[in-house]
Amino acid sequence: MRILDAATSLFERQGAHGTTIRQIADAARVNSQLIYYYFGDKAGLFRAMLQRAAERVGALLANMQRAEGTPRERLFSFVSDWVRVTLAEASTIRILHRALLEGDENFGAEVKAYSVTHAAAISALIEEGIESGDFRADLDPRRAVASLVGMVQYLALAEPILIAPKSVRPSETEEMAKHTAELFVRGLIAAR
Amino acid sequence: MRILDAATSLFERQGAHGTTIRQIADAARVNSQLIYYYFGDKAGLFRAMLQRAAERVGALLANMQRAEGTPRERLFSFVSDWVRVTLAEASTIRILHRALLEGDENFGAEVKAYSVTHAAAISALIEEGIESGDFRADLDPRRAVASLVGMVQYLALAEPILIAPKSVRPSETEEMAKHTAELFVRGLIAAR
DNA sequence: GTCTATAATCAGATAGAC
DNA sequence: GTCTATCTGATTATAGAC
Repeated sequence: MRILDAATSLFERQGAHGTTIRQIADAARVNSQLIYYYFGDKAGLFRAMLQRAAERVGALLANMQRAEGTPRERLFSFVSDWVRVTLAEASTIRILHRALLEGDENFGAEVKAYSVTHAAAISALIEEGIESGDFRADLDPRRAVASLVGMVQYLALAEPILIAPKSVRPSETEEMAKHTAELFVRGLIAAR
Repeated sequence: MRILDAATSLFERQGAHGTTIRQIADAARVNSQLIYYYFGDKAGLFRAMLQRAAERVGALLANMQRAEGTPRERLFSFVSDWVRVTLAEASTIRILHRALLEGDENFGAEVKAYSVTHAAAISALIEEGIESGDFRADLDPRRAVASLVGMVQYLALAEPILIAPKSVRPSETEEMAKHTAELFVRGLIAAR
């Protein structure tokens, strides 16, 4: 829908407080009253916009295929898939971070719950690797997860900061996925 | 100054658009007109507030002592120091990220320039390690820097999201510094 | 330097015609 | 469903007394 697209684009750049109903209406080339007709009020519009964003990323993450093999192989595959999804949906991920930052009360809880589940899955995979002897015994899985989340998520956040958006070519995505997975997994494995 | 402290605290939670002059005046327990007297207008206030924040972090980063030893040892020391600074000034760092996100035009350029210099220093250290044979020859230093920046910076951003602020005890800081440095350096070193 | 108005603007939201 | 007109409240900012 044009209204949600316009709201998304403006919210990404300006946040909810910085974006007016009229800006959105102009960008979507509709009358501003149509927004009230569909969404009730400004909060309702952003709720719908964020829900769409969360579903989009949630679906992609849920569809990441569970690989076979050793914990090390599965982790490598998991991380590189995650980087691919993150770069492909960088804009959407920025929006979700922004929403968390702006402290959208009840919405935040939903995304946080999702993040915790996701983090727990990675943590379990790491613990498995520690028990199998693949990974270092001195690792704290929780800390390792925190590092990984940062490494991956910051790619989306940094895109307009450190990296020029244009510079993310398809081949770059693939190389970044491989690089990140390699770096992280090597950081975990037990010294031979 | 009380006004800048209040502005900082409110900006961190609500952003510039979400924070009113009166909220700041009330929090600082001064008359709202005093803010115009000192800073001219709202933009001037936030400019002064951000400048103070940038100087604070900039000074801490500039004072990080340059260690001696192999690239590997220096990098370890550099990363663990950086994590310490980041966790100690997490709140200030969040503010700078928030300012970049909100797109404060000329301010953004300043912080970006600083980040680029910082990134170049790390990149040079990694290149040195590659040449000396300490680090993997297949590494792209630019990508490695991106991963490191994410791993470190996200600690500050995630504090209110993934990690409960209270949970960052002093000993945690030290362990997180060691963990991050260890993880990153191990990810870089050449297989034996 | 600090206060009390108050002007000027802007944004969210509603009413009601078509 | 879509438009114009308008209300209401909040917010930035100024004027001017003390």
